[in-house]
Order: sequence, then C-alpha cells, then structure tokens
Amino acid sequence: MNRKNDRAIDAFIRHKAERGLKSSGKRAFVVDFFIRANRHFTVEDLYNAVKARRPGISYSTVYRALRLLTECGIAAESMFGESVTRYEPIERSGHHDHLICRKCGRIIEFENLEIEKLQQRVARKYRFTVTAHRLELYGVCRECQRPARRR
Amino acid sequence: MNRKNDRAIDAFIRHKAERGLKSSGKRAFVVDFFIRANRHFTVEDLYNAVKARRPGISYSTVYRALRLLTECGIAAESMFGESVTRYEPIERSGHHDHLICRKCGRIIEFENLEIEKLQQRVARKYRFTVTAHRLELYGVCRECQRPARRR
DNA sequence: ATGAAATTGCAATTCATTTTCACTTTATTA
DNA sequence: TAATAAAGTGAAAATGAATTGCAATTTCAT
Repeated sequence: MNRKNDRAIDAFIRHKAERGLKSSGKRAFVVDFFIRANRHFTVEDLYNAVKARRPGISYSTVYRALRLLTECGIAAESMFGESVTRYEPIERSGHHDHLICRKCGRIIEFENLEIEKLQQRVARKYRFTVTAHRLELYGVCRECQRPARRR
Repeated sequence: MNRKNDRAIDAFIRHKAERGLKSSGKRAFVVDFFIRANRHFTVEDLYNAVKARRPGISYSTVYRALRLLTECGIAAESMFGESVTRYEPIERSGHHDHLICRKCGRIIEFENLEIEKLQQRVARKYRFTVTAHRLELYGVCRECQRPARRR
C-alpha cells in the first residue's frame, strides 16, 4: 500500500530529524527500496538487489541503512537459525509468523490471531509487557515431502 | 528426573555407537554436566561452569560436545536475537517457550498447550510437518517495570 | 601390544557484521 | 555564497562467535 509506505518513510524522516542525521541519496535509495519491496531480505540480498538498480552503493551503506531502519521501527531483524540475519518490514513482522522448511529453506508466512491472543494472556500472567514476538515452526514443507509419504 | 537424564545419556551412547565414536572422559564430563544441569547455557557459560569443576577442558571440546548433543537430539540451539547461541536440553525446549526481557536479559520459561495445538493446526493447514518450533515473547519483565513509570 | 581411528588443545581460519579512517557531502551560519 | 562543523561514504581492518587443521594423545578392536 502506498499509505503504509508513506507512513514508513515519514517515520524514517522523523527519526533522522530526531537524531540530527543528514540526508543522503544513497541511503535514501536503500531505505526506499527496502520499504517498497515489502519483503524480507538478508543484507546480501538487499545489497545485490540495490546494486542491480543503482551501482555504487556499498555493503557498509546497506548495513547502516538497515540498522537505522531497525532503530526507527520500520524493519525487524529475524534470525531463522541461519548464520545470517534477515530483515523485514515490521508492519509485516508484527502480524505474521513463519513456517521454515529445513529441506529447501522455503519460508511460509502465516498469521493467527488466536495464537497472538494466547500470547498476550501468557504475558499478562507473568506481568510481562510484550513489545515483540517471534514464532517459528520448523519442519518439512509440503513440496519437500512429495516423494510419497504415508500417514 | 534421573529417569530423564538416564534416557539422555543412553541416547548419547547410542549416538556414539552409531557413528563409531570413541569414549572420552573430558567429553563425557561435559555431556554429563550439561544433562544434569538441565538448563540453558551459552557455550561460554558451559565452558566456565565446566572449567570450575574440572580444569583442562578446552573451548573446542565444549563446542564439539555441544554439537554432538545437538545432533543426537539431546540439546537444542536457541538464539534469542543475541549474538551468541544458547543450548538447552531438548526435553525442556520441546515443551516450553520463552519470555525474554530486553532490559535485564532475564529469560522466563512458560508452556502453553493451547498455543501448541494451534501451531499444529496451522501446520496442518499448510501440509507442513513440524519437527521443532520456537516461540519467544520479547519485552519488559515485571521487575524491570517497577522502578520505571517516570514522570 | 599394535595400529587404525577418534579426541584434544591450540592456533589459525572463516564468515557475518561492525568499526575505523580518510575523504566527500550536507546543511547551518556568517 | 563561503566557511565550517557534522554526517555520510567506501574500502579495508577489526571484531567476535564458531569451526577447522594439525600434531600429539588416547581409545579400543584385534
């Protein structure tokens, strides 16, 4: 949605102002690209995607942009037990969880409000204020099971 | 209690046999210590705890022991968005999830069968076979909220 | 007891990520 | 608009957790 992207970009601009940061075309490009893509990226993924459209942006810049995006609440880090960190728009991460196939690496997103409600209930029980959560189910996806399987 | 530890140790011995591994007092000590402690450790934690009781066991040995424990299903890796990996007995990890305080780092365990059931339902919907899962709620724990409440 | 194979410790290596630093760009002020 | 202070940048170096190579040591089936 454009609305959502605009909100994210506003948040980024606000964050820049708060921290006394200056503008930069390169960083803006990365930030914009990330927000518009609206999907998860590893740093490498994002770097390559950005490079394809606009060469001359370094890894450092991508890392630094991603850090800012995380700080201002636009992106969220997620580590699926891999060695690399993935980043995804927080609007999404706030509302979905993941099924992760250990065979092919596919990541399926799902959301389930009932589970989220139960999570809140658990937190309340411990007088815990939840600011973020992560739910991941690891296993084997449908396709990877195909070679005939009983049960 | 003892039953469970025995089962874990049996599993380890079985795994050793399957893979043609030999015995080693040092490794056995680490494995035993981990199983008996029945809690989560970072590699460093475990290394230090082991060293206190029995010096002369290297980091490498701890790492390698932990890898074996993971391979044979006794331990599970879990990364709480920190830079280090934690390991915990899988008997536990299979049945509980975590509340993680972002202020003090405290980790509270909880279990909730309803959530687990819902997870299974989600998996079924996607024809996904779940072999492991992870649910973490991040936020601020009860104690860390107490002194707060500023002006 | 022998010898093939596993284990160990240390150092070296890997790999993702972060930081440093010399240089460039931005933006505020004069 | 020029001066200037501060942020941004890329490339390389540094960091830090985890892994690995290797020589020396230990295990164990024979």
